[in-house]
Amino acid sequence: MNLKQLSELLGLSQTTVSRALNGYPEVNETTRERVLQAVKETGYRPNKAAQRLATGKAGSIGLVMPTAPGHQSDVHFGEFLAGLGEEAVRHDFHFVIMPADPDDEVAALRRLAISGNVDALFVAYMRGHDPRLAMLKSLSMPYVVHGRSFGSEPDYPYLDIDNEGAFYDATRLLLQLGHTRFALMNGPMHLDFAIRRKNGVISALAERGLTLEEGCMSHALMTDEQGLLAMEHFLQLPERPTAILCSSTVLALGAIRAVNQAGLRLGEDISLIAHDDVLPLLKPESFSVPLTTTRSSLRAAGVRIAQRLIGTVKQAGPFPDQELWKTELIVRASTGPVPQT
Amino acid sequence: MNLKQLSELLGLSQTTVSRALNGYPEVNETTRERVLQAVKETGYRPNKAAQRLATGKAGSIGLVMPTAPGHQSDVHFGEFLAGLGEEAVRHDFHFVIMPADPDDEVAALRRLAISGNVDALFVAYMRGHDPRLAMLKSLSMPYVVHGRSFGSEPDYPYLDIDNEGAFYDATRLLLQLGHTRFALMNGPMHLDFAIRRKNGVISALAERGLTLEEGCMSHALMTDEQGLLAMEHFLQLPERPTAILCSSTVLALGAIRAVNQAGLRLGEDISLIAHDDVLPLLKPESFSVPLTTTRSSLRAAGVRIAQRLIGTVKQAGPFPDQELWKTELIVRASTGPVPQT
DNA sequence: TACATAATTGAAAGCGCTTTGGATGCCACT
DNA sequence: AGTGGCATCCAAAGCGCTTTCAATTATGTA
Repeated sequence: MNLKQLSELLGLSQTTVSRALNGYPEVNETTRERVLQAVKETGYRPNKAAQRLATGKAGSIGLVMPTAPGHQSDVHFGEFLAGLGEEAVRHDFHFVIMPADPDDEVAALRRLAISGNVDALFVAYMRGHDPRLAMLKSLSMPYVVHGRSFGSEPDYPYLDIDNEGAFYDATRLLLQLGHTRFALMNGPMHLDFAIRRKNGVISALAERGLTLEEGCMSHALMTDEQGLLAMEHFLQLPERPTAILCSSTVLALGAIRAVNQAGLRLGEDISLIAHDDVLPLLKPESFSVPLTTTRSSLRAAGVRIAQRLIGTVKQAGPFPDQELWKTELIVRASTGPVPQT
Repeated sequence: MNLKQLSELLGLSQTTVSRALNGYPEVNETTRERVLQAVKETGYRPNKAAQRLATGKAGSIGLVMPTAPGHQSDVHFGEFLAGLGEEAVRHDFHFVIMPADPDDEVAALRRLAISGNVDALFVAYMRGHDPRLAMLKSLSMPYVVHGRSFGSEPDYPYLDIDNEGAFYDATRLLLQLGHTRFALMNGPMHLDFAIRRKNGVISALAERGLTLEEGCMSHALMTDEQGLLAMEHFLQLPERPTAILCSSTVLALGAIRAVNQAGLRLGEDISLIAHDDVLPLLKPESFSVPLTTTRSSLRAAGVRIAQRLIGTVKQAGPFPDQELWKTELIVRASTGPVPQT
């Protein structure tokens, strides 16, 4: 069933039916109701591809999903997507997801943009000096970046959390508790948030004249396995750190297993603060020793970005171009005063 | 840059350029190369919406993502998506994801199908007597179901794992170890896999004249929190079960925390077998007590379903309509002989 | 040389929708 | 009666592509 058939069935022109459906004023109310009634009976739905071709809009936001054989799927991605979806469903928007090899993200993003399949773009997994920014700017299509790109002029629309502030505050807390030997379990080095978190730690330490040794820093995929490995490494250092900063509760999961296996007590022998993306899977308060965390909901960020993106496409009011969310520092049991030795 | 402009630039007709791009034989090789060269220089990409309108195909597979405020995102969904993506990227396919309230899945699926935006559908989260099946059959669009629908005639294309067999085998193993008091931590009751797994357990127990009490069964979202709660409940039962079957390693995570908190030893005081979807986040071998599991890779299932879907759209050879994958039973340390009391 | 055949190319229709630029009829008002 | 304004409606163009059908040129054959 298409517009033509529907209009013939009603004895009207396609024009009128189209107008009736899209809420234009110049159509008689009785006619409009007849049309609506017929739609209900026939189950007619406009063809989105045709609509898009005619209008240039189709109610969709595009994103690139990094994937490859051997490429680990990322819980954070799924959680963020849930947030985007939660908002999108309210506006009858959908997503076009282009899977792409992580090495091919720039090209994939361009393909997606000029495919004419999407109205707006969402970009994540930002890196330092991210090459996608220049491309996006040249595109004349709305987009919002999740995160920022360290080293690039911040003149693009983004939503980010204050990663540096979060880890600065967390480090300060541990310093106040008397800790002096720190370690940082971070995400992959090239990612923007990892850079900023590291800076946060370093600058808090610097205020006390402390530094973060190279051996006390790990950059790795944020899986529990990597958490285990990194922590095992830290624990066998001659000057074993007593304070651990951790970029994800997923890493913390493995880290804590290593702590337990070493017969150490979390919150006493060793203190740990993790960043909590509020993954439903891993609640810091339900760890066996509840985790002290810096918290910011990834899902909430997804909702907000979807709002901005959809709002821009629908031309509904202006939106702030740049948002920086503060994180909360929530103290639980995994942090305690430095152990006396 | 569109076809018209490109063809004018080349001094050719749109027809010829289109043919050159789509690999038709009736175009001079020199011309083809000129066209390809121009494409490279101009960065021209065909508009997908127009292509879809003209051909009816656009290289996309559609799926519905259940989401709502308060609806927990599901790690399993993300992992599966990674599998789909891994295959899709090889064929330059993309996804159209329609977010929908979980109560609105049938309607959302229909909207997606007749939107003209997708070539094929993927359907998951199957329930017993799933109402989507009838709709799909009436649709004349290729689709593959992940899982099955208990109680419906299995005459639709699906890929499923042998849930019943997996839990039957797991239960048998525990029976052989001498266990007689069982409990099952399952996924939501209405979901097909939960029904079948329960049946597997029950039929293995029945062979020994045993039954599964109502109180020894939990149906809940597969989060670690629910795992904790369910296990706490089991542990305070007057006749405490010694053998636990668990529908997911995520549930197991919480369950094991409860076991530890109760001061019990996994694999000695209490045996546990979990189903392992091979989530990169949770490796059963790296639990503090490595987990005995029934294993089947969710991601591999995603890859395979994408193969079938894309293959069907591209009319590349026939594919089996129904596939039932066996699971592996992998014995690790979380199972042991029934404790002597 | 003449003609059939193959190799290339192009004009134009069509996919299903939106939207511009009229039509048409009706009423009020001078 | 004549004019303008308003409320409705429609024909047709256009979005960017594919594909049918036809035209043109090159090649081979008798």
